[in-house]
Amino acid sequence: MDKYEQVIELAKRRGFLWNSFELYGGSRGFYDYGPLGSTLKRRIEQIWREFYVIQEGHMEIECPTIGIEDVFVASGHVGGFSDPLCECKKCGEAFRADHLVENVMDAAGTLSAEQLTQVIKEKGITCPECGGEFGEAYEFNLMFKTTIGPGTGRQGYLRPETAQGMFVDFQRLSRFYREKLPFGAVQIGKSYRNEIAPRQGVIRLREFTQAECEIFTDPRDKSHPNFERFADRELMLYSQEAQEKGEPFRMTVREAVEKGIIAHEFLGYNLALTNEFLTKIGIDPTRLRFRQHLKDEMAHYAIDCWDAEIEMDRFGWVETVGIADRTDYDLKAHAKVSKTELYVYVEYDEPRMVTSFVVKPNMSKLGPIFKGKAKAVSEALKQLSEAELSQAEIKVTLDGEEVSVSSDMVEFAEETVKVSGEAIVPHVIEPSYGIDRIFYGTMEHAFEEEDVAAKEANSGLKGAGEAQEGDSETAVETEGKAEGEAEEETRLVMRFSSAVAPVQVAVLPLLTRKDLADPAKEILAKLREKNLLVAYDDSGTIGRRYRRNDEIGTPYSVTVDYATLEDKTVTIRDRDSMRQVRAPIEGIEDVLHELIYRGRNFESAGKPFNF
RNA sequence: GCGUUGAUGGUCUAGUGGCUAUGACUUGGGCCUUCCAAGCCCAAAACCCGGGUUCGAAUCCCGGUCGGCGCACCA
Repeated sequence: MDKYEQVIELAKRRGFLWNSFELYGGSRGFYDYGPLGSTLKRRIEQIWREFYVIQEGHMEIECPTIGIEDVFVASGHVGGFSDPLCECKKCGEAFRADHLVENVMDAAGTLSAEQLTQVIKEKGITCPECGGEFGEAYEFNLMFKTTIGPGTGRQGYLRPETAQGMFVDFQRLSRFYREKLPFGAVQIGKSYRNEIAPRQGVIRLREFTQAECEIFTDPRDKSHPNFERFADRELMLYSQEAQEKGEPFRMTVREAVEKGIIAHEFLGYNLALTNEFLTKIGIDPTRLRFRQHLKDEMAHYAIDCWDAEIEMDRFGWVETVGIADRTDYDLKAHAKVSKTELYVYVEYDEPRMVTSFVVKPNMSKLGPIFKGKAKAVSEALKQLSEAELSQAEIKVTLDGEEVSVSSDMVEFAEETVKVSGEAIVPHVIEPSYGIDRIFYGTMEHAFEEEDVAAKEANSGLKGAGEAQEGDSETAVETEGKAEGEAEEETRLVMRFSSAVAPVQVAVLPLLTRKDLADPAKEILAKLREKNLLVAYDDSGTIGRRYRRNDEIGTPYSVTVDYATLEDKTVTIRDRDSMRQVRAPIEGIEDVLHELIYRGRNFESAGKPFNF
């Protein structure tokens, strides 16, 4: 049983993740988040908001998950988010049709499915596996289609990324931010890709959650106003060059930008911010690195792109965040399709005097004479030089036909005008997070199977230490077999940081008796008033309940015992050390709040109880 | 999408054609004056779906669904 299996097993059992539609047999590529999973995910998203919305000031927007066709025509998803596939009739193997014909012709990537089918037939291309004949090539588009409105309606698609919403709303956003670069907007929401073969649990879903941030920057200045904040932070970088050698290296953001490894400060800052976020939610820094896209893997419009990769036991290094400089590609694409200019007017520090030669055709005179051609004539006039325009009879050529225009029909002059700024199409810096993968990474990195006996010895815990001497032979056998019958002195612990833990405090009466339950319920109410995520648990022995809470990663447990009735104190147990302190009920909610949110030292929370 | 392999309570599992389907853990109710899985009593809970063969199918056959693995795919 590898770690993935263990984590998924626990996740299913404890209400983190379930296969969707299980009642009906399920469907690949869809997962439900159970009560704890849903809470954990929300808390991760909430911290993301704290980073990007509150700290960075990129406001959140919410766009429909269904988009109309134009949006995805502009973004390139209708045309490009698909691959021509072709299957062998004999062995059933599927191949990329364009790859099949690559050797016999150029520009195979530009052919349609019909053309590819044609070429494959003509050239007699057969299956490289079994030599069988190929069927027809077809386009497989990864977007989910839907119909908007009744009847034949209007073609719509479920969005394959949230990013397009921010691009489409660019003008509104620009106005909202009072037209000052840089500005950004974020969106957290579902996106959809009709993956051919989703696998690997929550790593590749057909419906998934993205948290994307689009920062519109001045293309001429990609320095970051707050660069110093992270300049001396060391990141594990796996640059293009490093990948050739297979050796990632640690380097400060400042040095990487100075050496040109990271394209510019803005990207460098965002890499560091991502690093900060991922470690904050509990990703192990030693299993986190930033890998630069290789030249051939980078989207054609990107200048530089880095993936934050998290190392997972079964899957190796998994891309969880993409941080790219998408340049002006998206805005230009939408400008073209929508026939609307998308830019920000940037004022110069000082207005500039610009001298230019200006031609002003007099349309009220040209019009009556040239009628339908007047527009073309005026355009042609604008192309002429001063010398040509100075003639009494000005000659212009329209479609090879020479036309003369009398000099009173056009004015021209060298003009000097004050220009106070220019229209700039911003470049987009995009950190794009795959929340589901990060969720799983958080689970796996928090997961630990721990030897309790050793733990008790190390922590100096008093009590049940002597329970059983696990004989060492058992341990050796367990290695090979992993069949549950070996006596295991282990506990499963999810070491969630208290920032993300779906349950922050468990309140446990030592025994199920009214005199213990009553004070426990009072404490429960006090903690809830403090907005803590609390669970009450009175079923089974106390040890079992501690284990249960270890498994779901509850950082602290409060236990009400008979001493509570005498001196109004309870014990607080720390999940990781398993140590307990005894503290008064009075003010317990503040103590726990400080432990959870203020990083208060556990042992300062009360008197040592079991160590 | 192809090949391969598997699917029994919440979890792990026994069962290879024959009564009410095995066991453990877990879970729920109760007992217990005391703190780190396995204390006591009681209870709940399963043969992936659809066809076929058969007097009879969890078991054999076919198809599907879901999971693992390999290939392909993942702009």
